[in-house]
Amino acid sequence: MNVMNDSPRRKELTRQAAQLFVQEGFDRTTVRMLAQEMGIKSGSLFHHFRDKQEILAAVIEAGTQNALVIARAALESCDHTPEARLQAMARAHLETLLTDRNAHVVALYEWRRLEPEARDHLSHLRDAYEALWEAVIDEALEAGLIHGDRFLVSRFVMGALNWTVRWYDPAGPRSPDDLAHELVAMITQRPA
Amino acid sequence: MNVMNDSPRRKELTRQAAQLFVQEGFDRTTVRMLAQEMGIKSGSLFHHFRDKQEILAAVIEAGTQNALVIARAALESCDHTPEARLQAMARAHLETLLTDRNAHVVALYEWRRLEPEARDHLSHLRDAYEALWEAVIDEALEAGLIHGDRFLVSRFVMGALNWTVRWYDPAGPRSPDDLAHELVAMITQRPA
DNA sequence: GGGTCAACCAAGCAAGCGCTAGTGTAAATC
DNA sequence: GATTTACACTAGCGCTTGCTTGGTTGACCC
Repeated sequence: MNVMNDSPRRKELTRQAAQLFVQEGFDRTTVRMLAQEMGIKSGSLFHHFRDKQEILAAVIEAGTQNALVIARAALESCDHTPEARLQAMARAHLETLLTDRNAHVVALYEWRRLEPEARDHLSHLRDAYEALWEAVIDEALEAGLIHGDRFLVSRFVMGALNWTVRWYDPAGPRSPDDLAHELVAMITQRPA
Repeated sequence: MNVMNDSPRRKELTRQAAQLFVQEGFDRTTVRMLAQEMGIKSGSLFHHFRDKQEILAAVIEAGTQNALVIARAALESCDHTPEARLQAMARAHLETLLTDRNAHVVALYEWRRLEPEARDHLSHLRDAYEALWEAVIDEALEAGLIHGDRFLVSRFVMGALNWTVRWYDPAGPRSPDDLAHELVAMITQRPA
C-alpha cells in the first residue's frame, strides 16, 4: 500500500475522483465507478488510497489548499486599499471556481460526509481561508466602506459567493471580475 | 398501496423523514432507519410511499410550499414600500428556517438527488418562490433603493440567505428580524 | 355479522456495496 | 543477478441495500 503520499499519480486520481463526486455525490459514487473513471480495476484503487474516505479527504484538501494559495497571491498583488482588497478576494474566490470547480463543490457539499478525524484536520485549512476573508472585511468596516455587524456581514458575503457554484456559468458572458465588481458595488453602494 | 395522497399520517411521516435526511443525508438514510424513526417496520413504509424517491419529493414539496405560503402572507401584510417589502421577504425566508428548517435544508442540499420527473414538477414550485423575490428586487431597483444587475443582485441575496442554514442558530441572540434588518441595511447602505 | 380497507408485519430476494487476499510484472535499486 | 518497489490484476467475502411478497389486525359500514 502506498497511502498518504502525494505522488503526481495520486494527484491526478484525486482530480478524477472530484469530478465523479460532483456528478454523483460522494455516497452514490462507488469504488467501482471511481476505478473505471481512473482506468484501473476497483482493487487497484486501494493501492493509492487507504479507503474511500481518504479519497474524499484528498479531494477537499486539494481544493481548499488551492483556494488559499490563490487568495493569498491575490492579496499580495493588489492595491492596499480596503476596496481593492475586498475585490481581489471576491475575484480570487470566483477564479478558483473556474480553475478547480469540482474540488470546491465537493468541499462545500460533501463536507459532512467526512469522518471526524479528517474533518478536524481539514477544518484548520478552511479556517485559515475564512480568516483571510474576515481580515479583509474588518478593514473595510474600519475604513467605513461597508457597515454593519462584522460576523453577519462576512457570512452574508461568503453565502453570496459560495452560492455562485449553483448558478455561475464560466462559459457565460460574465467574467469572475465582473461578478466581483458587482458584489463589491452592491455591499458598498457605489456604481459598478 | 396508498401512494400520493396527503393523509395526516403521511404528513407526519414526511416530517420525520426530513429530520433524518438532514441528520444523515438522503443517500445514507436507509429505509430501515426511516421506518425505525417512524415506529414501523421497513416493509410498512411502502404502504405510504411508492419508493424512497417519493419520500424525498414529499419532503421537498412540503418545505417549498410552506415557504411560498409564508412569503405571500408576509408580502400581503407589510407596508407597500420597496424597503418594507424587501425586509418582509428576508424575514419570511428566515422564519421558514425556524418553523420548518429540516424540510428546507433538504430542499437545498438534496435537490440533486431527485429524479428528473420529480425535479420537473418541483422546480415549478421553486420558480414561483424565486419569482416573488425577483419582483421585490425589481421594485427596489426601480425605486433606486439598491443598484446593479437584476440577475446578479437577486442571486447574491438568495445566496446570502440560503447560506444562513449553515450557521444560523435559532437559539442564539439574533432573531430572524435582526438578520433581515442587517441584510437589507447591507445592500441598501443605510444604518441598521 | 359479513365485507371492506388502511395500516402494519415477518421474511427474504437480488443486486450492489466497500474492501481484502493473493498474484503477476516491469522498472528501479542494490 | 538478486531483491525490492510500484502498480496493476482476479476473485470473492461478508454485509447492506431498496424493495417485494403474502398475510394479519382492528376499526368501521351496511
